[in-house]
Amino acid sequence: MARQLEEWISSERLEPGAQLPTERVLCERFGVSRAVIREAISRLKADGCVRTRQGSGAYVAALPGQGSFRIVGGTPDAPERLPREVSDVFELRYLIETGAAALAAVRREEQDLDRMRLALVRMREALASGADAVADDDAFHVAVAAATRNPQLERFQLFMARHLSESRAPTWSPAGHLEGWAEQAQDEHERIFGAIAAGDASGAHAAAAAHLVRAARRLGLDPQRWGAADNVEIEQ
Amino acid sequence: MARQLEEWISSERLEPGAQLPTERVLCERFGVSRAVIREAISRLKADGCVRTRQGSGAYVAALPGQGSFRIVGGTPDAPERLPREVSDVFELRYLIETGAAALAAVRREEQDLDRMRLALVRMREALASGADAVADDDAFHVAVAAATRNPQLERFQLFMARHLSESRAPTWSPAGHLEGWAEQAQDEHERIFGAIAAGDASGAHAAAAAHLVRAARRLGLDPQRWGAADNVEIEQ
DNA sequence: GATTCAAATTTGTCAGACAACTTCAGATCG
DNA sequence: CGATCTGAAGTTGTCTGACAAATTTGAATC
Repeated sequence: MARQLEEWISSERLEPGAQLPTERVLCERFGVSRAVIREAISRLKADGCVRTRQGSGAYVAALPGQGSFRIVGGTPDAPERLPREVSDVFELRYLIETGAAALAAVRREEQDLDRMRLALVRMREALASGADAVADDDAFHVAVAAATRNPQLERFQLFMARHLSESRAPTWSPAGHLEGWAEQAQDEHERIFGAIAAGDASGAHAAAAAHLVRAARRLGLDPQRWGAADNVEIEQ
Repeated sequence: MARQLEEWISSERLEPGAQLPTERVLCERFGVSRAVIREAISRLKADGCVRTRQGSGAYVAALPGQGSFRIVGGTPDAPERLPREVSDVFELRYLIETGAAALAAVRREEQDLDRMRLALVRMREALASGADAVADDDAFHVAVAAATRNPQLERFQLFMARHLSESRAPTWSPAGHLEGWAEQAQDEHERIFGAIAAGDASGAHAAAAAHLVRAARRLGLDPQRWGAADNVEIEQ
């Protein structure tokens, strides 16, 4: 099994920079062919903890598990998350997105505003027709992150969006439309956009905070103490 | 190139559950052997966005980038980062850590304070002996994140520590000791701890912000506009 | 129509070979 | 003696062909 080899390499406690045994040696040690060894090393390379140089060898680049960040929770078989876990992810999102909105207000360029406008228009249409606009909701928040002109922030938001799609679904569901959730979310989005377009950093921060707090409430979460970070007023 | 294939598969916008072309087909399409195709697929499997079933085929399990987040920068061949990229990462860190410090001030328990004290004591010893304390520096920041009682935040900080170790190295280098950087960093850490221990959320936020701004300056970065997120006063 | 079974298909693994590149010891030259 | 060049050995990257294991498919059968 390739899995076995990966675990062995991970457990070998090789320090970054250390050279792995040659493929030939690993073949003998595990009694498998070079193809299996190479595929296992491919996975380690994808994880970022091994780098290879042709003619030289394979070297440890980072400790396993530290090359990437994953949102954990549930299991591969039962991926549903506990409310507590959703709340924790939302809190992480709160820290990033409120700050990102403020930065976006300072740095946004015209093309960023265009992206936001496009997403807003589409959500408005979905609002009128009762359709699903989760993808556009994602796109709006990614556009805000992109407006910070910080690629790392945009990538992080893109990453988070996948995990948040499921949490956005209720808002845009038929029930969400009837409950007025979609309309409420749209109003919050408009406020965020307005502040960013106006270059109002603290306003954008507050608008993003309000949006996240209300979005959490729509999911039945209790975001009472998130505001500790910046004493945001949470009007009921 | 295997890289090319991965990008093609990623760009093909296959929906989760969709079946990939067979290995044989991909071989013809890219003019490479099965070994190359299989290694590329191995990496996609490691990324979690492809799953294979023997005798059946390969299927898209998730969208690329969904499974994990990693800090990008440089190239696999030249992993050194540009100042701009380091600055971007610092900005992301700024958003997370200042908020985390504030939350930690509200939620910290005695055991969290103990972890921070331990790291502080070790850094104090390193300060006296002129030794390296990058690991303890990491440990302190992870302890702060742990004090938020939010596992996702702690995991994120643990993940970031890997990328930040290199940026902390100058502070604890012999030159850093001579320049007074280590002493300065230690003072900043003490302030953060003091605010968290006192349960002062806004004070912890400000102390963390000041630490990050100064740390960035020690690296020769320009953190002038980070404070847009919360109007932090940056005294020169 | 439902079941059974065998053939075709596909992934997983093995073996050997060669190309591209790196490394290093030894030869060569100043 | 020291620096430089050379070539052989070692290592990863890729190719080819083959077989095993699992799944899928379709025809034959009941």
